[in-house]
Amino acid sequence: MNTGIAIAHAGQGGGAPHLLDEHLRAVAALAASHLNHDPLARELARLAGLWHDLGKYRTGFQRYIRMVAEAHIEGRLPQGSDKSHSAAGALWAAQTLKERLGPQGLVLARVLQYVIAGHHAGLDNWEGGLKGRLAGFDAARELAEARQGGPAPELLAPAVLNLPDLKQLPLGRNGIEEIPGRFALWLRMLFSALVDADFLDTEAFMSPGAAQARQADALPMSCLRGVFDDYMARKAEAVQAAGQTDTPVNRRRAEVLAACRAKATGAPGTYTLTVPTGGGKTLASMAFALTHAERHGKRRVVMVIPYTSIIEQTAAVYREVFAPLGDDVVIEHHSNAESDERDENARSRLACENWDAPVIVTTSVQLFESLFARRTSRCRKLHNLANSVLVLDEAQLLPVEYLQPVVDVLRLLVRDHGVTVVLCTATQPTLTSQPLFGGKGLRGYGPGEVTAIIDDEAGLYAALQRVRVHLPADLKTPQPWSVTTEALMPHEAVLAIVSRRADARELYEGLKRELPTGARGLWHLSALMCPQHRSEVIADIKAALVARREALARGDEAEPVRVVSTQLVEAGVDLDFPVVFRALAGLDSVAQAAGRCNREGRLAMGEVHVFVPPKAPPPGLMRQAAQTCARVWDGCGDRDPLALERIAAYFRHLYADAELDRKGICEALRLQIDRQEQALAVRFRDASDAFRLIDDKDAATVIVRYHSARCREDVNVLLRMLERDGPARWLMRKLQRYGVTIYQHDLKKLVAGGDVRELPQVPGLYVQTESDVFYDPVVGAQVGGAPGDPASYMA
DNA sequence: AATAAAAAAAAA
Repeated sequence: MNTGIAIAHAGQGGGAPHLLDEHLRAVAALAASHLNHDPLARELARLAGLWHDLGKYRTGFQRYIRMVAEAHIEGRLPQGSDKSHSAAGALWAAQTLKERLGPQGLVLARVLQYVIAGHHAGLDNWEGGLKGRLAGFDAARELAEARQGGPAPELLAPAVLNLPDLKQLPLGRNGIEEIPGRFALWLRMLFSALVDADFLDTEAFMSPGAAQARQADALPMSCLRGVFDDYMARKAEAVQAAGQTDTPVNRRRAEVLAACRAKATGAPGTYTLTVPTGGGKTLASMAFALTHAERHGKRRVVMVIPYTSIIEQTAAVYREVFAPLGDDVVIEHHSNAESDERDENARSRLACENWDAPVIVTTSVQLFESLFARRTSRCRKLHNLANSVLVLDEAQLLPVEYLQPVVDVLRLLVRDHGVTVVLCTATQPTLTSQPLFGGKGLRGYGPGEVTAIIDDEAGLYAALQRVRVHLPADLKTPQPWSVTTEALMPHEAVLAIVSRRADARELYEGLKRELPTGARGLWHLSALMCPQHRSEVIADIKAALVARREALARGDEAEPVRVVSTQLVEAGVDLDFPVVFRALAGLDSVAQAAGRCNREGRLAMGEVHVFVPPKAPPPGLMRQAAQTCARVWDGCGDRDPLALERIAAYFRHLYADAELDRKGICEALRLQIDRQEQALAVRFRDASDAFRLIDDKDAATVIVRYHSARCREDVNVLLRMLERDGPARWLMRKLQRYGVTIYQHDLKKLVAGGDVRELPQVPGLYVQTESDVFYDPVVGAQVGGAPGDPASYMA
């Protein structure tokens, strides 16, 4: 029995409490408004909002919430309090809808049950999860208690049950080819609408400052497009003033831009933008997105980019473009984003929570892990994806082992949620349906489902061709390092990219031996060097390339620039060498490597040499990619190994051979209709747990003691702060600059050898001990045998 | 018996 009116949240500092009736009404209205484009989902969201916190009317919960408010006085949480409150609403939904709509009502209630029961703990499996949990409650008692708490009658029984026909429920085929995760995505959107509304209404009560900061005048897309066009016009004028309009590259860039604007008026759907490196993709894709959004009433543009290093460059470009409209137009959402540490209510920080901004720039990990997530915090942004333009940059990096669920979800966003998808890359993956015997192969895009933005891709590639690729006569027989070293030596400006960190080390040492003692102009790059170290070396290399070019232009003697690297330079690092060597790898990797060659088009043709290193790439996808590439090149003769049709063939073969849903995500998300229980069974928890784009179960991070004149901060000082004050977020982010990822088996040896120890303050995080043998100032962390140890050269 | 690089990390 309650004394007084039920509350949703206690008042702050003696202020008035948040009334539960009001919270439910507000969440219902807000959740419904999030799904205006989907009438059935909108009305279910309204009901979910009204009922999600019914359990809070129970006496036990009201006692709990009031005692928590006083807990800081008592210094402990009260005994016998009951804070679980998400079941009552789910039980109420089933009872009420069944009473009012019959069996159809129960089916609709099943949808609400996932959403309401999960609004705190996250979406769960039906079998072995939600089903059992709901059955474990005494429904009659639970609901009686909630009614006693005095909810306003219209909350329990809304006068208008404006529910469209059950046929609207996306259960199965519904006239289009079946995609198993269709219902799951639709339901997740509903979940997103509810939890975001719940978060927002609670925030409005708890921290009005934050709610205030969220309010921003919605900028119409026409306004963004206008500012963008002005920027592009100024840029074109500058090119003209410099008298460079008629260079082949600038002419082609202008054509790409024009094609993007022209095709943007086409119907919403899936588009590909296939443009070689240097074709002006970053701005052209934005031109497409804005023009399309304005034309078709899309609400926002979401740019998805695989690596944070590329994001920072891209976001900086967009920031400059939209600067006349203020700082809040472009929101960068990723782990490295510089959010203002002091301002809890910074709009940029708040917008990251639910992607409520006109232009979002984010990582593919953020996007895809959110699309398969079960947690409230991760899902709340999803409803804001509906009716947006989603641009996926570097589309060739879509994760092969999750390709099937990823392609499914992209197609569903387009079909059911008003999204237009643009796949951008220089090496377009073949995502059309390739069903093979035995059910293998990709269930992908059908004929006519995808529109190419560039009409004459082959012509564009021919016009922008800047390299000649040389294949070895024999792609099957590995060559010893001495052969590669010998081929590299005559080149004074050369980049060699290998597939293994140990290879980078070995080739570097080999070149060093060939060169005179103390010779300058040789660098090593791999992820065994910490990010700070890598940044400094890359900066040095860029400076050396500039110095060399200037010296040659003057006719002076120039320092050589030789770099041995792993594939870390292939994405987002804009080095430019006249000659590039690449160890046999996936065709897309080789194409990326070729993108580092004659990048600025200073030479008539750059030279790219593919070689077969002594050791095959590690087993798994990398090896499969290299083998597939060799197969596609077999009999290639003197035709271009990177021609468009070869890229298409490569992806066709790769996807035909690879496991495209290694974790069984599609099956977990497939709707199983249990007619007896009238249940809609989906395994949300399993899918979410299995969807991990970055697998780090065998990896550990070691903070190394890297020092240089250019380090802004001293690792030792940071580590002392960590040991004294524990892992603050800002501190961990700074330390990330000095982290190296190594494998567990190496870690064990290093710990045993006393080179590395675990930090008691952060279990699972390791630091280099004061001994400095572990980290070499040139090649970084020493793992897998000492340098020059003959054992590391053996099979 | 070996393994590139990549990202993220708090809820109402």
